[in-house]
Amino acid sequence: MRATRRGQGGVTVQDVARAAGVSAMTVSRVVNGGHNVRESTRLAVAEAIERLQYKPNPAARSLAVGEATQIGLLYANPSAAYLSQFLIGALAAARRAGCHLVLEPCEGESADEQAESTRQFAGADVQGVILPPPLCESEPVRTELAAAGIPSVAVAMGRHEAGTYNVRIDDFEAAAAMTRHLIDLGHRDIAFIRGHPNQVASAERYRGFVHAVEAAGLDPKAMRVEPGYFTYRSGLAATERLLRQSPRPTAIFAANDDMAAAAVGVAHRQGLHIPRDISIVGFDDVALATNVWPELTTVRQPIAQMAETAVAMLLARLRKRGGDAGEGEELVVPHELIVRESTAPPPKAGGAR
Amino acid sequence: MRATRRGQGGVTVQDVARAAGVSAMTVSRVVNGGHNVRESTRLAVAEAIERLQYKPNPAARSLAVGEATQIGLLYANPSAAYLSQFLIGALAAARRAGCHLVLEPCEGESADEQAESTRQFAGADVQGVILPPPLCESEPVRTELAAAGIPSVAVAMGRHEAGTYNVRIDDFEAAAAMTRHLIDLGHRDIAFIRGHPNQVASAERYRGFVHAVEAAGLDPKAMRVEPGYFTYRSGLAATERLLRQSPRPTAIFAANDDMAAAAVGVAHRQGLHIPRDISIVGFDDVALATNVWPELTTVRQPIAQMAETAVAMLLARLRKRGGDAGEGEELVVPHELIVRESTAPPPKAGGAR
DNA sequence: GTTCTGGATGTTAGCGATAACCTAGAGCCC
DNA sequence: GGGCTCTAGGTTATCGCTAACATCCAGAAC
Repeated sequence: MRATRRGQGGVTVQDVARAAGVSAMTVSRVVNGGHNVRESTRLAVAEAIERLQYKPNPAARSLAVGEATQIGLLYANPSAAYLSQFLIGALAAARRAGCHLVLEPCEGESADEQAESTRQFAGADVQGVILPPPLCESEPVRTELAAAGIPSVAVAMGRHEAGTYNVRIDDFEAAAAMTRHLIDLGHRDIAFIRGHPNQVASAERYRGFVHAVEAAGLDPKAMRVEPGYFTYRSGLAATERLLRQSPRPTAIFAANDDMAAAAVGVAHRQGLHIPRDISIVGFDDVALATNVWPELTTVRQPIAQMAETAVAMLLARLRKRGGDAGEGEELVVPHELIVRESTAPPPKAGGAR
Repeated sequence: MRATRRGQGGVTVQDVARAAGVSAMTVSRVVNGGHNVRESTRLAVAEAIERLQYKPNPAARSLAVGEATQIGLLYANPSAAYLSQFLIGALAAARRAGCHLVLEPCEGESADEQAESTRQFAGADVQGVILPPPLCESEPVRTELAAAGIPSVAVAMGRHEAGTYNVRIDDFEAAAAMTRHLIDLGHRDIAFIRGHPNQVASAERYRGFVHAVEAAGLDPKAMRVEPGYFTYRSGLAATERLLRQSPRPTAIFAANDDMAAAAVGVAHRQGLHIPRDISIVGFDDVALATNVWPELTTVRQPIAQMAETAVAMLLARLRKRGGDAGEGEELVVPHELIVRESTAPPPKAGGAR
């Protein structure tokens, strides 16, 4: 641990090599998957690493391999809760790989603005991009990325498309499970508030809802469906329309938590008790879901884990080839139904007349 | 742009040096502040950099300088909106400096859990830590950090303490400004919902409120004050207590947006129109503030910028010395009063009787 | 026995940037 | 004019790690 110009006397491969009686190269091999290393040697090295508390220096590694060092993340106002979870996961994966995350906000809705934000990446030198929703389905973004030859991996793009890389949950199945939960509680009149019409996930969630309704022997046409845009405001409007009607539905299934939170607000304002008078459920399990009273029954997406997986997938893809599209790849991660306090059996028949 | 083993044919200092007819060292000097470089040379190099679109390789830089490569961020559930903003800023600064951000959640409230989370950092090799609220005021965290000899910079720690490093806004002045806004609108009966009693910022905001009230010639004792904990739930309870009373206040100043949002919910439920019947204001300007109807008048903290500044301050501190405490440093960044739709003049006298 | 094969290791040479040191002049003093 | 200081700039030697190639040796193949 000689005093070089650098302050911290970190443990290096050399130190480990000496301690284990092998060469630095062998240590390096053990650290990275380690092919062509005899078992006994591997153990000796592993022991030395453990004893010396060796941690590879990521800067040196990425310098040596000359690999991707910056990967982009183009975000456009998913809810803050979603973004922070997403960042936590993405960061963990990026750090492990020794590469930096370059964030780029993409405020505008217009194609021009989206293309412009995307172009930023071509200038900064990011070697790949991950796209959380809703940008993963934006045509301008994808076109621009393709034009610049920057590979990307989408997260939560509703449905698989050939040649694309995607990490998602099974929106269809999750929505169906939620619907079954309501039906099992006894609800027969369930209203559905849809998500943004441009996002495939919206359609998938609706499909799942319809499927579960039919599977229970009910008529999907009898269920009221309101349009929505995944925003609090749109949830407000949709719920107002729903609760104006009589008889009112005994349950509302909003395609995301923001709209569900809005539904809770409107119901409260109309003097309804949740879940006694009406059940309300959401989708996503963002923090908002527990910041509302009562806490929402919802579907949890493992957002951080999905982001982590997406980064890993992107890096693997970059490692493999120079950037040609490859064949695409899709990974479906498990979701979870979270039952909280916003659901209960419907009021006794006739209660809402 | 020879084909080395690395795929990307990046521009290096050497390329720039050749193009400008100088040595690599000179280019490096120009890039980093550049002392001892003649003006004409500097310009030539700058021109070459621009022309070749040179971007220094952060990995190589941090390897060469042997500086901090990992800085920690210990977070404990500030609102998701706060965290995501914070991360955006911190990430930008970290990337510029070529160092990685290591996130560590600190869930527990107990001293043990907090100390344990902090200890994680000693193991991973982070060279410094930044502490967003509320952890910046946690005694166990600070003790543990000191024991491990890891320098830290706090963000939004309410008040300066000798020997500590801190980036914050002027909570006192901001709260006073908000209070003046309400008084200027004509409010004379303003209720205040306090923040978490353990955080200095809560006290500062309250002090600011009292100060402005007195400055306007009103009696602070006449203003109702409710305890709160910065949570949505505590805001709910506080507002219910306030609105049960008669006459009810014409305005409610909640010490953060989460509680203000709760206040809006309760007021709505009681059939009050905001801002016609009652004005409600918050503090922080997190996304929640615009996810509620009407959008909240609040105080904006430049969260991302504060995080960025904190990281820069930490790095400067690490660069300077090995880690001894130094003398502490404090930076107060400007806040901004954001007037939206949740404030208006009070109802005509007697309206609330 | 000789050649070949292939797995396990060591050696060398960078990756891109900068710290530390060195050099050549310019300006200045006595 | 010799010695000195100061400045602008170049040289060299790493930082820690890993590709690429070289080496060595056991066993297989002939």
